Amino acid sequence: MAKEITPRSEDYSQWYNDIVRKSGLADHSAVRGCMVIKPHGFAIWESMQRQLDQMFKDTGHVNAYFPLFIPKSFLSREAQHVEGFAKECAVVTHHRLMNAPDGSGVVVDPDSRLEEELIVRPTSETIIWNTYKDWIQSYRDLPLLINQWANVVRWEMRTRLFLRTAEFLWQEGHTAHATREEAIEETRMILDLYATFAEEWMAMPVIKGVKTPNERFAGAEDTYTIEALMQDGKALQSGTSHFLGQNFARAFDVTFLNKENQQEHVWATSWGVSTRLMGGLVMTHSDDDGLVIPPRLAPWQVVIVPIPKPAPEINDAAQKLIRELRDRQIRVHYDNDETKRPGFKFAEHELRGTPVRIAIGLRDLEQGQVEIARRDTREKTMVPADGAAGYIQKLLEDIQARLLESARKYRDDMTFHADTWEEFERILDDKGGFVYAHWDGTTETELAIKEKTKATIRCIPLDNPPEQGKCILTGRPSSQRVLFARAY
RNA sequence: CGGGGUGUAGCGCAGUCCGGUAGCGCGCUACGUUCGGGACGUAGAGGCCGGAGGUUCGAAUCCUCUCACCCCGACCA
Repeated sequence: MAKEITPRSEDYSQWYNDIVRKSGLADHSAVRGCMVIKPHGFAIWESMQRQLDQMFKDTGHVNAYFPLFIPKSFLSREAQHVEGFAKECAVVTHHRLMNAPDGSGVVVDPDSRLEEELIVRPTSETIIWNTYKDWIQSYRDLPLLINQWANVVRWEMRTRLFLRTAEFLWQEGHTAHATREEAIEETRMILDLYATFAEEWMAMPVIKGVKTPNERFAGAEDTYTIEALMQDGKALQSGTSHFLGQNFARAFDVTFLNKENQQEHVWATSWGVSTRLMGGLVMTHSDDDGLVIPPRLAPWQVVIVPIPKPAPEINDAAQKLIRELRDRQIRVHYDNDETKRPGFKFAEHELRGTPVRIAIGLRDLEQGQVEIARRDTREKTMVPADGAAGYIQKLLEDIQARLLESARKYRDDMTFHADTWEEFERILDDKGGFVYAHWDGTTETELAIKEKTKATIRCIPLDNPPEQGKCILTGRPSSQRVLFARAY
């Protein structure tokens, strides 16, 4: 069975680390809190990027690139914003090294101190809005719909591969609009886009909702979120979309002339998903034998293993099948490495999460069939070689659908309603998961609940039915349930 | 940033208490036999013991300082 992977039942955190490292997604680097994304992990991220980028472009956005460095003064222009990020910024203070006088290596040249220190971007609102000021004059310049793919740095105290690293990759969309309504519409549209991506591509079901003021992005009027539930019953904030109101427009003096020839501040949004999604992908589908990747994101959707090793007849059959699969836009790899045995390859591809494995042996060829094994359920089927490509195409779609279905079933089974404090605590302690409960709407109560249970309000779900009730903690009246969970 | 733990060959570890110049398993290389679920045999290669100081005739081992990682908290995408 799987070598060296700690079972989830024994130690979930260790299982996660084992999966990420042993399936070749990423490694720790020599730099504190920073990871090396390895080719297999980066290939999955590229699949995500490719699809998201297409979805952004299909909704009218274009890509651009803004600087890594932000003048320190920019960050302090928006009070809430600087407060939110000040504690975790990397700061560039000098621009030159020199040989140490005692020959011990290089040291920072004290004469090279910067006049204005630079912040390594934790997010780009400030530099972008400083730029937008010059780009926007008229309502005819709006809306401005720009995305950038970039790295950002947040100096985290405690890091975990993909879930929280000091440097991470993401996309950040920054849009400017003429009206409040249009900006809110953009914010909600992107949230839907993220949810669609999460469900249809990652096979990761999410709850769409709005954050409480306490959990809101620093500088936003409203933060929308998609929340997913991991296999250990903890929630993962997987993407956020912010309605920024006119906060940044005011801070950076971004105005436009409307049709009535009046100056107005523009309305803003920003939104992002990051390499954290990789962590969500792992913790939604993978098992004790290794990674499980939904077919739509898998670098290789199909691997063909010759049994027992490559031979002319097998190679011919494999090449024919490969052509048929590629004609159907299926990503297929022929593992014709003669130095490894079939059993080893089986285990290796299972560890790395390839959705479908085809085994072609001499005995199979005589009978005109191939063995097809699916990673998600571990089922094996003998299929006639002639119709194999069509079978596999359907199988990939089936795997994609089944992964979403089983993740949704798990999520639903782990979603509870609590009406009393005792019940609330018991669910969190015994099972974890999502808990719908009434809340009196105050930050004070929210913090008190967090203090007592470690659970936070993940969101106020968008499709929430109104329901009169009493706050789980204070007993004060409440008009709807909110979604609680312990979270990553 | 607090508390706990770990750094010795690519990976996982023993050796550290009691100082004497490093070992085991896996992996790696070559050859042979194998090959339908992580093969076996034989012969090899590979380590200034995380780093820097110090004590000592002599340090993986003792002392001081550092760095990194893991786990648990506080903070956060």
